[in-house]
Amino acid sequence: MNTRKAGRQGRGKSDLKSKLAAQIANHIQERPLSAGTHMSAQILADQMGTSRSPIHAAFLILAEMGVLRHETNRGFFVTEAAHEARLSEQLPSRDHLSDAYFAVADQLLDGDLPSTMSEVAFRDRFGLTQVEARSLLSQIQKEGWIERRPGYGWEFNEMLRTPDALAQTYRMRQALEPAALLEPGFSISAETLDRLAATERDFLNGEIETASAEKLYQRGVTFHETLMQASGNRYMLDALRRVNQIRRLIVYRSMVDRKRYYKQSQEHLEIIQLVRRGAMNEAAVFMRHHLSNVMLNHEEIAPLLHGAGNG
Amino acid sequence: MNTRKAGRQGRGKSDLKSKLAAQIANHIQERPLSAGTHMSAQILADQMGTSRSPIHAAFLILAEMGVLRHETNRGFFVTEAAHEARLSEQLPSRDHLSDAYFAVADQLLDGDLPSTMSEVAFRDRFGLTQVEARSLLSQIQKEGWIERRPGYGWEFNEMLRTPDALAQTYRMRQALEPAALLEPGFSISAETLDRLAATERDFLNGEIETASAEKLYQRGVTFHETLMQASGNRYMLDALRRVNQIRRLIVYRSMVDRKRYYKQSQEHLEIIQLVRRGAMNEAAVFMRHHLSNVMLNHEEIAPLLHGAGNG
DNA sequence: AATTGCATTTTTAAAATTAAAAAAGCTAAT
DNA sequence: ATTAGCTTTTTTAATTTTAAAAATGCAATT
Repeated sequence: MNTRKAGRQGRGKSDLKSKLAAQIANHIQERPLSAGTHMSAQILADQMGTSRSPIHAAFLILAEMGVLRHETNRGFFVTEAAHEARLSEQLPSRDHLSDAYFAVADQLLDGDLPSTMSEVAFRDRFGLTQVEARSLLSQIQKEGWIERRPGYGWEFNEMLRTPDALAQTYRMRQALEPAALLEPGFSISAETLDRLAATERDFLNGEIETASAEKLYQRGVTFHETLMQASGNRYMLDALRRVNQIRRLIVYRSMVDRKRYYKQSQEHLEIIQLVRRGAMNEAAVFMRHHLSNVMLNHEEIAPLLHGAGNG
Repeated sequence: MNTRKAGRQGRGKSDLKSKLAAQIANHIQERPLSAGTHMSAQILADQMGTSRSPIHAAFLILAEMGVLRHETNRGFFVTEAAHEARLSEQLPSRDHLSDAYFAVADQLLDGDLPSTMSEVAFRDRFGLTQVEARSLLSQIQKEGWIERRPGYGWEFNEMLRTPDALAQTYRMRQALEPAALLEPGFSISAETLDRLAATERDFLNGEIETASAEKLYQRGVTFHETLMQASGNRYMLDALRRVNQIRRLIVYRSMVDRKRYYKQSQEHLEIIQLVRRGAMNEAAVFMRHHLSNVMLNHEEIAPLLHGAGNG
């Protein structure tokens, strides 16, 4: 008797095949691969670090969408339509669980959630099964903004509740990111620097006005995390990633003025120049300055400051 | 037919009552509460943030151990024996799961583990049930030193595999901890500073030679995390806690020379003095210096350096 | 009036079961 | 010789069931 959950199609699982389908579609458009190109399941599987099964399933999805064409006993081939279609729109973007995830963050930031809740309260409020609730709570716990109470129930900590949460994240980054540039193991390839610079130039040449909010945010994160990764210090990278993950929840709610991104991109380019020259001390100083600028350009933060900066 | 798992006593669960029993016993000895003192279940429950049920269960454990005496319809009372007994030894210290947790870290640091493993491989190697393996892997993932692979299986990242992991943690702390002292919201009570200072003096007056390795490590962590907490910056605190959690796995393996702790304690006292005077800039500079000293006193780290420090 | 002791209800965790997804293997076609 | 297509096996996730632990409620006792 499956009357209860008939709406939820199939089982959820991690849904690797959809992710792979998106990646492959992206791969075809980025290269780009010309129509008629043969797609080898084995090669893709090796590249992605999986087996042929999920790749094959992804091929079927893409064939359904018209991106690939299937020929019996010969495999899958790129179609002419592959480059026209707005693929990203057809592929599932956000699932049930991540909707709930953002809903939790939103309600918490709006002050609509009690500071402690039981698991059943969660399930009821966000329409989740027991397993889904546990998985969501566990993710949030991993990110650090909820904690288990002794006995039953969960409690949101100050991380997202404090009014100057965003300023705190910037001050933490001001401590970490310049230090990362001075790490003894710091090393970055010219190609990586070129790639970063190219992205910034694309933004300056118009994308700032046209790109999605998601993409604008992601570009900043990528720039800073790439430099952090180059430091070779895994702990610093981990800390930055965590803080960016949470910062996203706060920033999304108020991303409006696109003008400030011009200055950001220019400063990013300047940092890239300094790093390329190997002027790491100057790069570190400038990075600190840059983060300070970015912070002060948040209209949420500026009013909180009373003249006394610490840089 | 429960023939299979007869060995595992009862269900595991989080075992709140044992933790509470340990806390209550500790509470009695720390205060100390004199023999005959009545223990109110309700008051303790409120203090601990739980209900009377687990407190009552903890009382029963302590009565069994002779720490408390039960009188019908009157409740539980502290016994004379409460202060003699070496309670901590009688209470369960490490459970099945945390044994496995340390075993994983140990084998990984020894290079005895493959970099990728399936969940069943875990279960087999460490003698875990499916649920236990998932919970353990999830904890390790939370700490950041293992990651899920696409498809099946898990992969250890560089965090614990890199030879200079320990040095990386110190350099991260050198960036964060001085900055924490300069946070605008930094605030710490005189009592807290007194408590920290008292602990350091106890150590200088003999405990360095007598205390357990666990306690020695814990003292350092408490000192640094207390100051970090005083900064009011939740993100910095979170990052420090994470790094300390992992540092523990590395440090435990090589804690031998107790002499270096004398210098550490003296430096801790000096930092406390500076903070008490409100000389935060000096405190920050000295903190950086202190961390550098501590790092260089690790015999694992010194040989890795080739003269070029960055501070 | 407050607190214990006990019964009841609620909440969560574990175990067992079931099913889906991914990996691996094998045969036939190119 | 390599790759596709299919089958089998392995691995993991979801579901269901069961039971333990914690919270709550209330009468009895101090």
